[in-house]
Amino acid sequence: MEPDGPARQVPGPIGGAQRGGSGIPGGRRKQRVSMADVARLAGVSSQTVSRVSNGHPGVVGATREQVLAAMRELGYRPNSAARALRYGQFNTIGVILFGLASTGNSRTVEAIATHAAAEGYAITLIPIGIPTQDNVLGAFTRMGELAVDAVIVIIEIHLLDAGTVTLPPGVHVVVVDSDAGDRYSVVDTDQAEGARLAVRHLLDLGHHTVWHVTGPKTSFAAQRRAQAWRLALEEAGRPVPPPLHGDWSAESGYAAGLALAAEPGCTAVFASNDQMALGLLRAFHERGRAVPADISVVGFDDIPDASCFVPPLTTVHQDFAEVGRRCVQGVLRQIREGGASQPGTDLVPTRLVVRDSTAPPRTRR
Amino acid sequence: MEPDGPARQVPGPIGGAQRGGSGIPGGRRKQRVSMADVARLAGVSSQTVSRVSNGHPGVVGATREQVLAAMRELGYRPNSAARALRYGQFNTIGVILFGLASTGNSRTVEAIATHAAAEGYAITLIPIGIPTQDNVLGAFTRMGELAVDAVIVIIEIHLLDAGTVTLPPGVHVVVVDSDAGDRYSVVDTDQAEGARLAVRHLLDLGHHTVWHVTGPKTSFAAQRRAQAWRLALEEAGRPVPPPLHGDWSAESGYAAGLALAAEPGCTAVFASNDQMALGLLRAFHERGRAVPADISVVGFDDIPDASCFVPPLTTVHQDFAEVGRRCVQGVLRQIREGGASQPGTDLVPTRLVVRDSTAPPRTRR
DNA sequence: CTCTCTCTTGTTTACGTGAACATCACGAGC
DNA sequence: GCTCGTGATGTTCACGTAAACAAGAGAGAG
Repeated sequence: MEPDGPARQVPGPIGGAQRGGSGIPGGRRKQRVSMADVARLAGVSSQTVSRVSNGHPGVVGATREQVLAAMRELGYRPNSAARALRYGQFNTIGVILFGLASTGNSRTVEAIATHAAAEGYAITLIPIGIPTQDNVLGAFTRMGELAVDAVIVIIEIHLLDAGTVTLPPGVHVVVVDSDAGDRYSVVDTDQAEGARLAVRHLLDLGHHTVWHVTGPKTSFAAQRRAQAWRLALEEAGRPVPPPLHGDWSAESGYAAGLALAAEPGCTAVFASNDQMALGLLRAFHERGRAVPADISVVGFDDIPDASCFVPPLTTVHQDFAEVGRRCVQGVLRQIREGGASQPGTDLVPTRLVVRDSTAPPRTRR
Repeated sequence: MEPDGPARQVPGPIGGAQRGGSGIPGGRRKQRVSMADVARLAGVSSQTVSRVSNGHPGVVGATREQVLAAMRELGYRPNSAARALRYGQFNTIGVILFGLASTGNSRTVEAIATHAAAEGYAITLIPIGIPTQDNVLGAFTRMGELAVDAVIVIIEIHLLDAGTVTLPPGVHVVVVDSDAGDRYSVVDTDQAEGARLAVRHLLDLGHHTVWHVTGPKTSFAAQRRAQAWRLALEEAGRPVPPPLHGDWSAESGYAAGLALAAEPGCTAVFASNDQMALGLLRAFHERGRAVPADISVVGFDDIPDASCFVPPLTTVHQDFAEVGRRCVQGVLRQIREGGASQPGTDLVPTRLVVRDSTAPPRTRR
């Protein structure tokens, strides 16, 4: 298509020519160098500068060189606001989330940012402090004014299913970790499959039943893992012990572990994430319950540290990178096809990583 | 100043009026609703719409209501590209980073995003896959084209100190975790102080010397922690054991731990982060070296999980939230004062959190 | 030699917004 | 009754870019 060099010319770091600096009395008006400035210096029209800037063909070598030289001298950088205005798009994807504290979120966001960058899109973070209806609603509304072509939502969307919230029209959206697949385009880890794998692994080892430490009630991922845990036990005809409730933190897992250590019949626990599993390990260690000899533990996420827990944790591996990739793919498809969000759920498979925290129950020996 | 209501009117979520959707054959030109459209419907001039949209005073009640109604009906949302073009700024801060994988980065970014949002600024993530000179340089250059008023750099800036790289002029910048304080405005955790606290704590417990597991050689934080470790030992007149090199990962800490477990004289280890400390704990556990009875371990970061390691980890607490806060403060000051980046380093203090992984050496008994 | 075709460059215009200025109506003060 | 001020609203224009169209120059064909 464009045989001559890179498609987009980038002016290198500049030397001087920063417009005097203190010359203008009023302040910082007109600090930026525009195409017109470059054109004037190069002795061409601004349209020619535009063509050079965008690597369009049809600019003869000598002219192009002149323009490039002028760009360098003035330190020209294209104004993306003007570009966005002209083209009607921002090449930016917004990401709405609660926080980056959880491993899953930060890794998903990282994958989103990386893949988006590869496609020429930047990522704008829209954090929501406290996950109240109002705050989420506010973020959605604010988003309408934001310089964003599409949005990826990484929050528990069921906070808004009262029906009061409608996404601004014309904004493409993909939702992560939600059961809103009937209304939005959803990308999600196959939570149910993962939980099932965990439970089946423990049952197959010979455990009579499996206890469960849940994530926070507000989390859909946690809900679904708990649901699948229950279902897997029921399918196998095993009793379903009362679940213990955690909040994703290791501390909450520790608290649950102290309680479970006092349950004599408990030989296997499935924690809804690896942090809580870590808390379990600590509690069992302190209470003298050996893992895996006395109690087996399975986590969820497969955070990098899990292989160095004591003992190394058997856990369900989540492919956050893949989730991020599909999110970007999803919004880009919407942007390019111009269509609205097509409802549907895109499930990313999970797999069980067996390490040293699970073993057959001692009573079986 | 503006006594009547909120300064910026936000149109609520709309009902219908999405411009037919399939009506336009050619595609997506003119999907957006502009001020002119609202003005036409409301029977006023677009300037009046602008005034209402920005909450300016001097629009009489009835007119304002008409305009608001028209906005609602059409689903008007202001075009931020046009706004940015008009005002010459984007209300956006760019964050250049390697990845969100490390706890520190993701928590710092979260704090940045939160504080920026509170000031009305959005965050644009500019991830750099592989930290080569070229990639970093590319990101800086690309940034010039990006819709960003200022930049926070969370990478090892010494990758670029060859002098070949100059930040685009007029872009305000704050650098995290760097020794470029002579050239840039730097915000950083007081790495040296933290490392010193860790070493002194172990020496004060009676250990003869302290071994060290470093972070990657490319990391300035790791370098400074190692340097401070060495200095603290020398100041106390103690021998300086050869440092072991890790890469921040728990696995690398585990490898170092296996080596250290074979060192009979090793009774105290300072790991450059908590993940590697976790690896140490695992290695010592597997080799039958009790922590803290046989060997004391100190980490760095105080990640939330550290309190649930086995045993709970003594570590140096870093205040990532404060780092993020000061970064935002720094760039905002630059933006508002219009000045360039004033060189200087802003140190955030650290503190030692003593838990159960440290104790006097057994030989002292 | 002229006509047309192509290749390069210039001119005009629109994108959506909001500051600056213009206009208009109305009421108070002389 | 006239002027002037005040407050509400309209008009013009510029922000920086790039598409669409226009114009000019040179080359090849008749």
